[in-house]
Amino acid sequence: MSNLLQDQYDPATIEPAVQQRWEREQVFAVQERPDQEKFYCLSMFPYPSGKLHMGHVRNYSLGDVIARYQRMQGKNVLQPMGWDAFGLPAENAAIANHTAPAQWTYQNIDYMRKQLKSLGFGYDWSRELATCKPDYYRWEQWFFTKLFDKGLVYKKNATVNWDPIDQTVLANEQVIDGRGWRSGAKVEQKEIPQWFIKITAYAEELLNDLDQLEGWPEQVKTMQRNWIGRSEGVEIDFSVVDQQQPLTVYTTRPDTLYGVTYMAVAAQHPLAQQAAANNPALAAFIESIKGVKMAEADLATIEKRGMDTGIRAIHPLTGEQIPVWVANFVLMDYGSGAVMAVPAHDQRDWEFATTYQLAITPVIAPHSGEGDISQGAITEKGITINSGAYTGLSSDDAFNAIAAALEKRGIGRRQVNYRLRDWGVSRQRYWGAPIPMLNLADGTSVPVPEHELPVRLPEDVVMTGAASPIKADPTWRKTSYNGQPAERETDTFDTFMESSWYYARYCSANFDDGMLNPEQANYWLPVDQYIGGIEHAILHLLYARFFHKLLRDTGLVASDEPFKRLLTQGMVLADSYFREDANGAMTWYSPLDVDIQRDSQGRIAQAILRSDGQPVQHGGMTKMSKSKNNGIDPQVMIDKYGADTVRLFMMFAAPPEATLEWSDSGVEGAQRFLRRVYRLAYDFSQHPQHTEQSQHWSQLSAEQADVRRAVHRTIAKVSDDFGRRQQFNTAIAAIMELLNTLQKAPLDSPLDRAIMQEALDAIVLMLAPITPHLSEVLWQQLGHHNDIISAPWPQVDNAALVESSITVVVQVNGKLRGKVVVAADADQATVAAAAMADDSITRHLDGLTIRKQIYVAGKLFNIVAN
RNA sequence: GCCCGGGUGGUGAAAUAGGUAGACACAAGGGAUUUAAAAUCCCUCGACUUAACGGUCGUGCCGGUUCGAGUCCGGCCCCGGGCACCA
Repeated sequence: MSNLLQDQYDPATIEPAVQQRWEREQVFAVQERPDQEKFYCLSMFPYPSGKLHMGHVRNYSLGDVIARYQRMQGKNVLQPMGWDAFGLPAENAAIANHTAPAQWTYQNIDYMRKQLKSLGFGYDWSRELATCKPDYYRWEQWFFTKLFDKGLVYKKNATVNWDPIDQTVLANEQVIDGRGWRSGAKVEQKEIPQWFIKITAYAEELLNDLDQLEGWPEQVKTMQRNWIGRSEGVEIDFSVVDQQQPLTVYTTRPDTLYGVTYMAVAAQHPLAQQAAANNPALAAFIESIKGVKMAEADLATIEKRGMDTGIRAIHPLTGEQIPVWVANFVLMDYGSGAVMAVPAHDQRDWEFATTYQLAITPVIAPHSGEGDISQGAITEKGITINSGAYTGLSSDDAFNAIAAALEKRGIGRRQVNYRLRDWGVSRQRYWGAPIPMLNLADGTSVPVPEHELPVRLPEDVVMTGAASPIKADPTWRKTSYNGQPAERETDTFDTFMESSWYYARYCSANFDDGMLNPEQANYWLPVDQYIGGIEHAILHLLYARFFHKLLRDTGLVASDEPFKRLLTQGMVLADSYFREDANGAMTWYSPLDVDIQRDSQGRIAQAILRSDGQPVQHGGMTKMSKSKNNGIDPQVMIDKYGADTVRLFMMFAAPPEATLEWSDSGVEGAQRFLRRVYRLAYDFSQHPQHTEQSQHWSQLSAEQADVRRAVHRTIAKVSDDFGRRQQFNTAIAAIMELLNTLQKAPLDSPLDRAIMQEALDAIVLMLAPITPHLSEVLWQQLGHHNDIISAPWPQVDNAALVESSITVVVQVNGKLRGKVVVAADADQATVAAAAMADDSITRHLDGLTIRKQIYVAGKLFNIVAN
């Protein structure tokens, strides 16, 4: 490898040569080794959208750094890669390009695999998987039929966005301002039968097991807790005038029961439908609120509208009649499709009541005594008022008393409820795994028998834009079951299904006899480190945790949780530039095509489009996106600077969790640093001379000891940053600082050279996870004959850290007034004496009386005086 | 709207457990080297003030706790992520 080295750092010759050797020797292919500690490092697999974007490069650089660091810790490291290959964009591309989604997907995978290899990521490619391949999704189909057998799968009607022109179901992102993105048609809500998996049966465990996840960010656990949303309340039956069936609602505030002044039901609720049957105005109103998109955000922000159904419910305690309204903010899919309204103590109910002049009856006097019922609801707890026999109780006592009374009469039940809803897995799309169910003539459904799996998705299709090809094909669905004609389910799975178990499949990716090989799965699982975007904090991570528990209860894995430690990385942003024409239309220009001039303050003074020499406007730093044309193609950067520089910049520019701003000059700076490392190591190695052995470390001069202390302090700092803190930007800063020190260090004596050799070895080793290609060749150049990928991480020599004197900061009344240098083991009296001998300290104490002295050992001395 | 984050120089950031605010970089300005350029090296670089030493202010805004607050507490403003069919 050393023969690759020239006078100048040249990544274009180094990187392909090193990568070819890794590939030839299969250095990242791993097997189970029961005698060695394992480490499973996983980055979220990409959707094969065409080419890598910077978010991928960041994600996979982080993963690769952690994997390589752990390998240097002596662990058996598995780092696999694959493709989340089903999804909507393939269908859109297929319609646009008149190709089949499969072909488009496979082409993208081939290109992106090449890109990942050129970035030098150490993946075990023998485990590569693509979720659109039958040998992957067949096991998902198999697993689904097992869940069906266990009673964890059921079918029910659920609402979808329906485009009446394209005659197709739309994803939420395809509905823009209530209209279909392609047709522009007003989107309708439509109820269709769909398959659900009972994630709610695991709600309690999913909530409780969050406490086990010590390696997860608190923020993500909090989001999941809130999402699951455990609450304790009471389910109450309200009888309805002239009806047999009671109207059942759930409330967390039975203490406010006396404040119920109306009920609200969903448009699809049987009571609403019944009332509308002979009330044309109500029927028209119900029709008018059906167009609402089903996203929660829309639901929360729409104008609250409603209409009296004329139906009356009976208050279970007062016996009074209460109007039943139909309201657009109540959804049939959630709970019972009905709510009791307490406008005095719930803000949404208050707003609705105010709009429609419904009664507002306060029944709680808040503890704080604050709140004006004419201005808004009082949601705080307190003491009950206007509550009949329950008046004068605290909210908690009233909760218990009222719940007990309702239970005694058989019209109420205490209940633990979850906000979490069952997982609807049906999608009316083509490019997904077919749901392995058969619909029989009698209207029932049965799973496809095991020996008929997989149900294959035909790949050779033409996309027209309307219906899914397997729905459009009259023959695909035709089959038989026990000699009777049957029809296949033409819906496909939610793509979250595939991404919920891929981490486990990697452990035995080529296993043909089952979903997982439990022996292999249990060696590698759980994943020790998972890395991916914060945008997956709830859905993907919750579904994967759920699936892991399902796998466990099927006997396939032994652990409770799939991911021990989680790192959520931030987005990648870049500058954006645009021009606005007379009509207000915006044209966005790539930052690569724009030249920047800065003023003396360093701010962007002018931005010029290179092609025409005319100015463009700066649109600020925004998320890299197609719409703003500010995506920086990683390939261009790799070709220009090399993978090591791109990886280094990615790790240096920001801490992992924060957003990262792309900066061309920052990349240049990263490359400049690598050139300096190269220069120092290369020059040093070009002049081999006698180098003193390490047994002479005790004979260093003060200056030599300072250099060596800097080396070992850096090793300590970088080790902590890599292992515990996962804060790579500060690790790199520490290495840069050390390099600055080394560039000034003398090389006159053999001992100087020994210090330098040790220092350069350490720098090259510490950089190895980040810049593996450069580190590999420099390692050889520095005289080592083993591979750096498996070399041990450098160790701190505690003896080198010992220091004879320290600097203590001296404050007067909390303000920095001086510094004193004292012996490392000095006590407070010594520090105080040194401080009092300092002119600038005594000057600030002049005329004051010392009241207090605070000493933070070895760091700070504060004199309080007035 | 609800849940979760974030806001520090011209810029990206650092300050890990309440203890020196701005490490390390980028940009900018000045200088060295060079026929010239690139590359490289050296110096300056929060604001105000001072001849200088120094002083005062300064971590989105307002208030609090503390000997001491970027860090803790209360209230607000702005930006980002998620909200169940984008992945």
